[in-house]
This record gives sequence, structure tokens and C-alpha cells, in this order.
Amino acid sequence: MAVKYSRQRQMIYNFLMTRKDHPTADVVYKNVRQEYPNISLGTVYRNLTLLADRGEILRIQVGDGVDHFDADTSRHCHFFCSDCGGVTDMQLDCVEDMFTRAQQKCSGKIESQSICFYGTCRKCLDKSVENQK
Amino acid sequence: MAVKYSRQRQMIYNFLMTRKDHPTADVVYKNVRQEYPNISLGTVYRNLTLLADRGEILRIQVGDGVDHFDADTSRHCHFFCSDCGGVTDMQLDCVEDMFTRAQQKCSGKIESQSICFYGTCRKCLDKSVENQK
DNA sequence: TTCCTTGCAAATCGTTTGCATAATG
DNA sequence: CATTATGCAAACGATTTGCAAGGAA
Repeated sequence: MAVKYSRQRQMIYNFLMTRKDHPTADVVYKNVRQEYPNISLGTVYRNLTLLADRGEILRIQVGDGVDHFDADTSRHCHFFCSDCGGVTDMQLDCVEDMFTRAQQKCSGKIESQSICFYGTCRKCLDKSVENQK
Repeated sequence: MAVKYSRQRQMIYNFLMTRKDHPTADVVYKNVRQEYPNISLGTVYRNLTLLADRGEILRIQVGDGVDHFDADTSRHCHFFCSDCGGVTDMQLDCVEDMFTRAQQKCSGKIESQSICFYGTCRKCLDKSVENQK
């Protein structure tokens, strides 16, 4: 099915481009609504799904029960802080290498990968030390 | 809070140990129920969560909307076939190395990681060739 | 005009939870 | 006896979907 232009989709995509914190559908909704009050949550979900299906954005699951979205579709890793729930990017040069090795070892065809690290971010580590005083 | 023994939990864990295909909560439920008809879905969920929280099993999210569980808690990767929905293990020796590099690069503290490859498995590739004849 | 998109609201569905009862230590 | 676990069913919450109306090509 052909895709037709829609202002809503454009705004959703534009918004995602400005963010590096991998917002959820709800965050996208709340923000886009500031500029376009009539937009509905359903439309946001529909467009995020459409964009992700076409590979224009990334759908990220870090295990907090909510999908996150990323306009940066280059191969990279994520870090999820189990304390504050923040999702950050992580560049590891061995990622490409791992992809190659995986394809060599796999009898099927690999299209993409998702790598996520879990732990506690610097800020939250510091904060917990702070609270122990 | 202390953990007390329960036959249900034991059976859930035992079942998971026999499977290498990373079953979902529902699959665990249906199977354990064969031997223990009174068990409830809630109990299955509660115990899978408890076991995962204690690190005795792994909760895996491959993006199909359902959580999968794995009794093998060693560091390894997964492959998800978008065709048949199957989840398989993948051993890559560079995984340990990647973990080390990630920890070096990360200012926070990394506890674990999750790596999943997406694509089409051998069987499904063959099947689609078959269908084209 | 044709087909894609939207807003709205209702429906889905995997997972969680409250509660009274049963089992464990 | 104190505490944790269970079964059941209801509640939750993120995401999806049906439908009538609006917008793009």
C-alpha cells in the first residue's frame, strides 16, 4: 500500500529527530500535541509503527514494558538504567564485527540486531552514594 | 522477603530446564498444567517473575509482544525468526569481549546485557523457496 | 474520485494484583 | 504461629483496531 503524506506523521518524525533519549509513544504524543492539539494517541501509535516497519525509525524494547523509539537507525547499542529508567546510546566499534560473526555462524539470514546493556547510570550511582551520607 | 518452597515453582523451573526454545508464560502454563491441572496462570506469572528477579532464569523480549523465558542464564545471544516466531540460542565468543568493552566505555555500572538478532531462519528460508516453485 | 489517514472510542491481550485460603518453615 | 504462596477473578495498561469523516494524489 502506498504511503501518503500527513502532517501528523511528519511532526512525529521531526520530533523524534530532535530527541536522543528514545521517547515512548506517550511522550511523543504529549509533545507533538503541544503544537498540534488535535492529534490522537492512536495516530501516534499508527505512525510510529509505520515508520518502524519501513525502517525509518527504530523500535526499542528495554524491558520496562513500554516501547521506545529512536530516529537514529544506525547500528548502535543502548544502555538502560534500571534506576531512573533512562535509555542512552552507546557506541561500540565491535558491533559491526559481531554482526558479521553472527551472520557467519547463523544458517539463516540476519537482517538486524538489538543490543542492550542493563545497569545503573553514573547519575544514579552518585545519587545513591549521596543518599547514604 | 524469604522464599519458601512451592511445588508449583519447582515444576515451572523443571519444565523450563527441559526446553531450549524459550517458551512464553502461556506455554509454560499449558505444559505444567498437564501434570498439575490446578495451577493458575497467575501463579505461573508470579513464579516466572520471581525466578527472573532472582537471576535463576532469563526473561527475554524479542519484540513479538510476549515475554519468553530461558533457564540458561549464561551470557549468550538469541536469534528471532520473524517468519515463524521461533527463538533460538546463538553462541558468539565475542560476547564476553563486548561486555568488557561496554563496561570500559560506560560511566555507570553494567549488570547484564541482552543481544538479539532478527531475520529468517534456515527452515523458513527453505520453505519460502519451496513455495515459489 | 480513489485510497490513505485521522480522531475517537472501544476492544485486545499479556501481565499484574487483591483477597481469602492453603502450604511452608 | 508467622509468613509466603496459591487460585480465582478482576484490574491494568500499553497498543491495536473499527468506523465514519477528512485529506492527499
